[in-house]
Amino acid sequence: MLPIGRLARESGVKIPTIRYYESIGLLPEPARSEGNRRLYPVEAVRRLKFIRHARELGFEIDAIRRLAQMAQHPADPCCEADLLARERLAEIEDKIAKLAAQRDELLRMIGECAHGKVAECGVIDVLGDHDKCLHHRH
Amino acid sequence: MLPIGRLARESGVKIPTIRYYESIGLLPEPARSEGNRRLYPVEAVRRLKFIRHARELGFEIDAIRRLAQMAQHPADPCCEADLLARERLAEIEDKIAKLAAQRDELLRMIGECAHGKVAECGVIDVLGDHDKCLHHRH
DNA sequence: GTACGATCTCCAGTCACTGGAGAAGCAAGG
DNA sequence: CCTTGCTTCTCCAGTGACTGGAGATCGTAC
Repeated sequence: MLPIGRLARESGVKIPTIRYYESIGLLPEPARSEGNRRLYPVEAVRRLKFIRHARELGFEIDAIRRLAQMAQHPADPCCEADLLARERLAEIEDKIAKLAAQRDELLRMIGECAHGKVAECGVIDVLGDHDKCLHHRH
Repeated sequence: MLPIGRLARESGVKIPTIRYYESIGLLPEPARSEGNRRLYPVEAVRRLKFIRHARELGFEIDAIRRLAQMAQHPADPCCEADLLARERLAEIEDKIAKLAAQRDELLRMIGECAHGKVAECGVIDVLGDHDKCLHHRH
């Protein structure tokens, strides 16, 4: 049984975050020592690493809840895991596209700046007039 | 002088958001009618559009505060606007890179899924074992 | 006069943490 | 036995940028 500090070190998840996960029901409540300290079984490391990894891939807590649930039932069909991953993928593609549009616009703005006074600054100028944008839907 | 609803329509910024901007000092407090309604001068439309545009490009409120400040002083040098835009650009590049790494990883995970049981699912499998990742720093 | 829409203020909720305050447990050294 | 210092405890407030609801009031048209 590990105390919370060791679990944090081994899983790479901070102590307050572990407690937070417990409070929202993503981690089960662990056993307690006589002095009321949390004591985790060794599997908790694996579970927390799983959660951390999913967070690093940008999955929301609710999605992770379901993924973690599935991971505990290896005989079930995995179509939902597939679906969640595809949804996340679509979200990512969308974000990348939006960011790329922002990047292009910023590059153009910076390029149009005379680097002198505000009056001739492309950055301020374009911000003040959306019609000067290439991508009207960013 | 425009009431808040008209300002919202013409600027494309929602009413609660306008009031929020006022509360944080991004918009000056407008005049009031006898019945305590906000009454904006016509320039407020331009200012709000400027803010909206900057938000759409992902600038934080604090950066917008400075950009809007600069826009009102056309004779000042614009190096700070330049700098803010370059910082935002760097942020975007960084985010895109991270998202691209996540996308690649997800694609690989989905590709490795046998689409049957959880036990053979690439998605669940890779989540449970970070060592199976190509990019160890996502 | 009354119905309806626009607006008012205030407050709570979103998401996923993060950090501080103040108290208590615990192991080692003197 | 006592102190020192580390770890952990609970509770609560803050982050960013809004968003939305409750309940009251204003303004106008019929």
